Amino acid sequence: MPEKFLKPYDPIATEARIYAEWEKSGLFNPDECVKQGVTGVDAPPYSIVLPPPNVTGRLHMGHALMLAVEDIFIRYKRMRGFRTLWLPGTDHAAIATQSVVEKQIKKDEGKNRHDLGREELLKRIEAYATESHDIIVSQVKTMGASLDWSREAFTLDETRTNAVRKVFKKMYDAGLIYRGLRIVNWDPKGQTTISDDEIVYEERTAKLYTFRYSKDFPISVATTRPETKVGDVAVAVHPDDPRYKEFVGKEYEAVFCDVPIHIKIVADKEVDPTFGTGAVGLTPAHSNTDWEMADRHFLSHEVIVINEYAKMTVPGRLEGKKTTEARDIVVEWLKSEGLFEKEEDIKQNVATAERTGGIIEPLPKLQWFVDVNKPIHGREKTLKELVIEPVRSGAIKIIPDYFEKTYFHWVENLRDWCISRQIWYGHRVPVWYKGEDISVGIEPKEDGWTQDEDTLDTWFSSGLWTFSTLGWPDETDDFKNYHPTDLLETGYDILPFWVMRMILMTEFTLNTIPFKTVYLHGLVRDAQGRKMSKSLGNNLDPLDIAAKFGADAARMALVVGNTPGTDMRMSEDKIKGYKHFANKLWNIARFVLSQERAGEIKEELKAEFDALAKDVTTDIEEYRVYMAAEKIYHYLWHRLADEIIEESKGKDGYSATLYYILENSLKLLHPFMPFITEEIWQSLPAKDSKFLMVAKWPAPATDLRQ
RNA sequence: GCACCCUUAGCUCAGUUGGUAGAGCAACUCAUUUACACUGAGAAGGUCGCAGGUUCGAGUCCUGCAGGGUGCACCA
Repeated sequence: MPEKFLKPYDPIATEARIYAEWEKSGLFNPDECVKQGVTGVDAPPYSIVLPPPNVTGRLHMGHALMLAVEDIFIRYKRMRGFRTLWLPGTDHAAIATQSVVEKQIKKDEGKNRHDLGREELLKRIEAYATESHDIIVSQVKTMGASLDWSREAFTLDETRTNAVRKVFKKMYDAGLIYRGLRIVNWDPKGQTTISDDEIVYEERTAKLYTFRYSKDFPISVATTRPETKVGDVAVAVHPDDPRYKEFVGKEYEAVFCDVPIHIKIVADKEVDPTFGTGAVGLTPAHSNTDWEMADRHFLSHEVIVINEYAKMTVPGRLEGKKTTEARDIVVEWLKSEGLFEKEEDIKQNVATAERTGGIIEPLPKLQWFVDVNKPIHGREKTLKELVIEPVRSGAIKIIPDYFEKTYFHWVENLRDWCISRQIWYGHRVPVWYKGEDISVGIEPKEDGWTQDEDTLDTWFSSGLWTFSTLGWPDETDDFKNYHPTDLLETGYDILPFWVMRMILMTEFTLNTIPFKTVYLHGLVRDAQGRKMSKSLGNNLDPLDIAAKFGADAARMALVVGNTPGTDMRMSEDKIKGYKHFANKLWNIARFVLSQERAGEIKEELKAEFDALAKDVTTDIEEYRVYMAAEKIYHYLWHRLADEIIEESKGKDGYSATLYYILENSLKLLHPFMPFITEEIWQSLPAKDSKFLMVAKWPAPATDLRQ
């Protein structure tokens, strides 16, 4: 028995060494596994592409959970003999990364992005991204993730840029990408457009003001934003509202707070006759619903009264004023003119930007969009339909299955996707202009062309992730072998943003699915059930945890009892429990290895263990890793250690059985606790493989699906 | 407003197709140079949110209600 077993298990000394040995062996790379003969030449492929962490800082426990679950499936499949690829990468996370760096520069140097210029800012961001990337990679390795680093990708590197340009062109040529003037969510603080899903609604109390435009105007209107009324072109009422029927179609002139306005009365069934006065002032340029109503009634969109800095652009007393100041001025004016009727408090959801906290100002802007409702030539289906179909047909299975309902609900509400952003970090829109000419996807060789100033929404490139990482658009072996991928494992919170967009992009580009199964994990919360956040200071850093208890313990704590789709609570106590378990296993090994392997294997105990192995295998195959982990844990501690080993003490004839159970338990537990199992494996006197990592799985395949 | 999830032991949660309720932690009693105190043995603790229904049988399926949470939409 090696001397190391005389001391308690030391995960810190062991884990880094073991990971280095694995990396040196090359066995994370499936090609190398084939070369070394541990995987058959014609073995079936199994692939997962790592959801790329943002290069905005460090990993949190949610990432650790993701790594643990994916590594379990990967290690399991590798031991089962699949040609197993787990491909790593990181995400440039455009807005998130730029805003972190911009904030830092503002704080350190008091400069904004325009002071630095595009080139200098990008240099700074890239330096930050590189630093952040290196930290992330070392964290990922600490968790024991058996990723093939030789294939590492970045959403903003050359191969991925080629993929982005190719897909953009394909979509443009198909008429699905268009440039248009639309109301966008403008973030005056971040000075960029943001997408609907980057908005956070905050409930606030606001004042609802009721007034008339002028003394001879026949209808009172109510609004929470009186300052926008200088941009009104119409008043909409419900077609059946008897109070206003006689006015529909009439037009009025007024001078509202120094600004001449022209108002037409229109009837639209969108108007709720019970809210306010039942009459809405329409400001097409500064409200999404007003814009749509204006469309229906052929009204002008062109009256713009607020600019990108949320300041008024009209002449007179409001000129250059912030919207909030302008509001007070308008109310004062209404009162002095005798037009003001009343004000009341109402609850209102204010749209704010997730990243900057700025209040969203809806503005009409020339932006690039992806049309989700236009039938695709040759396929006669819209993108929306393409996104629904594979999930409805079962080609893509979502775990837990009830999230399919959420998915459909979300897709049904899908609107055209605004893909341009007014920031500098990211994929620049691959469109070049020269006078009236435009070149899409390919940069013209001649002089005189200028590229679009905007960059693409970060999800545009991450939507291609399953195939851009495999080398597409080149027809690589990897792409042929590993796509569609087998599993996508990610948090349920990005099901609509990312998962849906990967399905969209892949269905459109390749006419196939990006993955067969989606496994959604929940949020990792603190012991009180609160979200982990910097401001609360309740973050658990996976690196600290690994240093204190070992990555194996952290992985078990994250996996056991954690059903997919459900949030979990995590505490140091829980992780400590699995550190104890690691030590228990260590001592089991010490006990078994201290005796000579001799005699026969007891059939009854072997049968019992084999039944467990089969059970655990079925649980993994059916994505119940939370149960598989608990079953092995329970067997090893409370059956093997507490009963079988106790029973064997002072008796002969158990050692062969104990060796059998130990050897195969290490295999069963390896995907969950890779380090300690590998470390003990290295000390076994006889073994069927140098590395446990590529040893043969101890139970037959029980793939019950289909 | 629409949708989804949750409600099981003091706490955190399991419970795969319906077959007399489980784990971890905490608390309680006992053991103590043991492979392991990062330990072991034992006992205690639940009318499975409420009310109906289907069934020979319901924590599990159906309906309604209540409480908690989440997502989406609207919000003039």
